Amino acid sequence: MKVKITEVALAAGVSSSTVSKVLSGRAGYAVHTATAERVRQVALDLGYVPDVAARNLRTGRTGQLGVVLEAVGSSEPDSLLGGMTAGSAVRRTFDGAIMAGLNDAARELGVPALVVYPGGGKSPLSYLDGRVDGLLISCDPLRGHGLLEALRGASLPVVALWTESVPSGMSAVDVDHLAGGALATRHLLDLGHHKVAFYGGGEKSGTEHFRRRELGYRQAMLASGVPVQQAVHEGSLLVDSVRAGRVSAVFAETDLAAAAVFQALARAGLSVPGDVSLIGFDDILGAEYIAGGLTTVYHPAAEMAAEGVHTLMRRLQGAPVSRVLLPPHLIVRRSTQITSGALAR
Amino acid sequence: MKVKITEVALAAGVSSSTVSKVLSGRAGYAVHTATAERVRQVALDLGYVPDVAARNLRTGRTGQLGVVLEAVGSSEPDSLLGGMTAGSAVRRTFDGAIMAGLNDAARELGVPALVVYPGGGKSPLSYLDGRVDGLLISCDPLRGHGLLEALRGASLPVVALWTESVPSGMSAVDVDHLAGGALATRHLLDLGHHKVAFYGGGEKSGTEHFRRRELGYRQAMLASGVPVQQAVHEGSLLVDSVRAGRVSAVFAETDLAAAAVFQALARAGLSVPGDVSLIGFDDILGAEYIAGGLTTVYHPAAEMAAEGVHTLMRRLQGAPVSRVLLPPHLIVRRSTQITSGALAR
DNA sequence: ACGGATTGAGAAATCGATTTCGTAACTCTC
DNA sequence: GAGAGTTACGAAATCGATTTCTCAATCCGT
Repeated sequence: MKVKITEVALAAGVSSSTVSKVLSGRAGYAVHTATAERVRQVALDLGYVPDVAARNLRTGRTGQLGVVLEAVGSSEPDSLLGGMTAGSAVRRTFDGAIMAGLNDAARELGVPALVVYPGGGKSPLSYLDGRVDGLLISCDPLRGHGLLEALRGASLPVVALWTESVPSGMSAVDVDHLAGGALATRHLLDLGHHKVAFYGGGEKSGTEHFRRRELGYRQAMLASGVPVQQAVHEGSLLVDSVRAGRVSAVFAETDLAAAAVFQALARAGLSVPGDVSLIGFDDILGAEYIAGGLTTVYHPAAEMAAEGVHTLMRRLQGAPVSRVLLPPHLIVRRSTQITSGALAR
Repeated sequence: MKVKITEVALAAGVSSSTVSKVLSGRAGYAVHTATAERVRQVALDLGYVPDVAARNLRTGRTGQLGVVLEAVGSSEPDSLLGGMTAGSAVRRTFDGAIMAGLNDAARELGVPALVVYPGGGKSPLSYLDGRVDGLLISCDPLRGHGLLEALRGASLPVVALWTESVPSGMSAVDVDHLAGGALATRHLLDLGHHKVAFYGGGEKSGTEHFRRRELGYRQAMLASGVPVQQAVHEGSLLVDSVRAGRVSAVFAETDLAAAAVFQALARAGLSVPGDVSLIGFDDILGAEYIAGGLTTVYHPAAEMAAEGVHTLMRRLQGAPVSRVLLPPHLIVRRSTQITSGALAR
């Protein structure tokens, strides 16, 4: 049934060493071109596929990647409609993207991925140890930091997603939230808005990501010489500001926050984008239905996962530890428009 | 760094064969109790963990499961709000559950899972071949049948989810949609409803599952001696029937279908459950927000995945091919109530 | 107490590829 | 054309556990 290397060798009239040298494709071996060609042909004819286990044993490499995924489709029942706790709803959306990006990249490279969720007593490492060449961690920066710490001493190359600041020795891939924040803000400024507010920074906003989004807002405002406003996280306050003419555009921390803003505005009889331009962040599933089509910053989660795989593969081939920030981009829908002041001008 | 079996043997004053015999735990070897105890202790002290690759090579078993997942978080953008094409929105919800159930079971058993999405030119088998002991397939019965066919000749044990009718030689795990349909219908009958309609069976409903749900409805109706009604798939028709007093309760094929029914009824000024009792199927995320709290049949997707893993493991230990149907159960919320006729009685 | 059965444990073969090392044969160079 | 340097290839060691085979020691019934 299964063809082994010795059978190929026999059929090609060479030794198994030679077959291995030819098929491994590694440079540095001296093999006659004609011989190599013959071996390749015979291997093809016989349908030879190297035995994974034997190769693993000898080389110490498995050709498999480990993926630790946190907070995916867990049993927490908070829905998109009800309790809009940003975290899990957004992440639930993203986790599908993560899996998709991961898989595309892995398939393209021909590297199967062992996917594991953390939890339970034992470390994910104990399941994965010896079975994978490297680890990709996708977990919430808030909750998952313990996991990263636990992996600090790992002898395996590790790439962490969703975070810019990882323990030393690990690579990291994240979306450039700072650039995204600036992007969103500049979009509003470019539309002629000078009175741009940042909505977010609530009590729970301990997240690195959101803080960097806000920082991007500040930097963009400063760069344009426009006065930075204090962040708001209260619908009524925002409504007051709009009514008082202090705010004509809002950059909301997340699309869900934008949905909340829209609700507050709508209840107060204010229209988007007529009275206020509104931009979000993430481009979650359903964003086109928020505020009649929410302009937002696309969060490249799938691309992040794919980049994570590539970073890990590069690392396995000897590249040094690295940090990658992926650029988000603008998705313009109907919740932002040129300021009426600019039109009048 | 890594301890090998020979070092354990040396430390325990026995040969590596003995260590292997003790640690493998397999019966049939004659080892003195005292010796065994000593070996175990030494192995523990030294932190010995058998090398996976070496074991694989010798035994031909990998201790890994392959999982083929279809249609998870793909790039199709249809949302819960907009185009309510039952299939993907529901499945997207379920895929999280599948992954969760899968992982829980796999971790519990200590068997890592290689997760692969189909697609791309090559068969999933080519990535998984030689890397896994068995295959779990979770794919849409509509689209995925080609996949199952392709796996027909596989030398690996295969377990298919989401389907009752698989190619011979494969095990299958599915939810008992027939029982679920009967359960939903009986719930309505028990509440005193005699005029129960089935909503569904639209043009696209070529799905085995939905047909079995309807069959469950018919059987339950017949068993109660109540006249079976023609399935409706048109909101206006249903509204007419309700107004004409021909329908007092509706069993909708899916929760999303129930949402559509609710909308149609609401537009027509009919209330749920005041005028009509409504029950769905699936208990999708957000079901508690449909129709003010949708009574529905819980679809045990996570349990199905877990059962799939167990079935596969049993198969690997020599159990024969099997078919398992998981019982769904009722989740009573506020969209069904005792019929007003019964109250008057 | 003797031959046959049973128990306990080690020596060695085995899984199938990779890689080192050795050695012909061949190519240059002066 | 002799010595140095390459090139091409095979023999054999190796990775680390499992499993078979072998052998000695012990047990048992008569």
